[in-house]
Amino acid sequence: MSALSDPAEHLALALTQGGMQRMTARVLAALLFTEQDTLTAGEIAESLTISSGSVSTALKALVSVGLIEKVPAPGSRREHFRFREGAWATLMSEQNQLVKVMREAAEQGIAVTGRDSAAGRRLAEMRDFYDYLWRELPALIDHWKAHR
Amino acid sequence: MSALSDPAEHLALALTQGGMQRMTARVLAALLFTEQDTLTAGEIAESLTISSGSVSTALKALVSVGLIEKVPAPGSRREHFRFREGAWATLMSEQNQLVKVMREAAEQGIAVTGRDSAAGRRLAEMRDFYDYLWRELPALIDHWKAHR
DNA sequence: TCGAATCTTCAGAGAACTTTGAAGACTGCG
DNA sequence: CGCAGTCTTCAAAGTTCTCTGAAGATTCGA
Repeated sequence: MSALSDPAEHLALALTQGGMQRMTARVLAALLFTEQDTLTAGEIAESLTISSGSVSTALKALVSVGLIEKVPAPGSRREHFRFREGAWATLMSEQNQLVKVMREAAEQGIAVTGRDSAAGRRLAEMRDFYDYLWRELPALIDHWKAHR
Repeated sequence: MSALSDPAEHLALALTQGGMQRMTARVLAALLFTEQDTLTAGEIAESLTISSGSVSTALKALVSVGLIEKVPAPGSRREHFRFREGAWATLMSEQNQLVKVMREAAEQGIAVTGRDSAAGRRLAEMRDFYDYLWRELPALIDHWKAHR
């Protein structure tokens, strides 16, 4: 591994802690740290020394959540991939889905326990908190996009 | 499993998706959904049908991140635990640490690639985004606390 | 339409993580 | 001071998840 790879692996580790799968995180880091504008699946597999199968799976996942994009490469048999503009804001929005799930879990709980029980009161606080985040986080991200 | 347990398990699942370990999430959900004010380790083990060892580990983790608290119970041999006021804001703050790690990973990358390379420019955008979150998220949480 | 290069899928091997259960430590009561 | 009840720790078993590699599908050029 070159000196360049070390911080890339460090980043991949951070992404993993945030819930991303290991190989997916490494592929994303490779696309972030390369000096080229785009990379092919083959190039990524070679530079990370992983199977083409793993690369394929990772690329598929990254494209589906909007963190990278497939770049049309006329006259080439290979698919080219590129780290996407504003990908970080996209990633944040993804995580925001979890906020929604938490709010819904609280709501569901209240429906069963009732509003006036001890559990109901705890759940109401939870629901209010995640409701607040669900309303405020998108604005925060939008503000970033505008500010940039 | 009673009807009450179902939404509790659903919540536990959501917490797991957010990175919490399974048993830890289930224990937290048990403390959230109970009608009692506090629960003992034994009560939790029995209601979830898991080993006392798992409960012990989970409780230790939850106390250490400030989501629950040990309640002094005079005249009782058992330890009592309670879901903590404002726990959700605490949980959010925990996750905020990840933002810090991401920012630092970007910084580290820039230090190696230089500011004027293609990778350096991508990393700078990343660093700026997480820097922004790192500054704004605490304010968002404080605002919630005040508003409550 | 055929062939070569590249990508995708998937079953199985292996690694990593969870959970348990038993042994030991601690606490407070008698 | 000893005992009963409760909690904690840790090695081992079980389970889950990840990664690979080979076979199949797809795409482009001739």
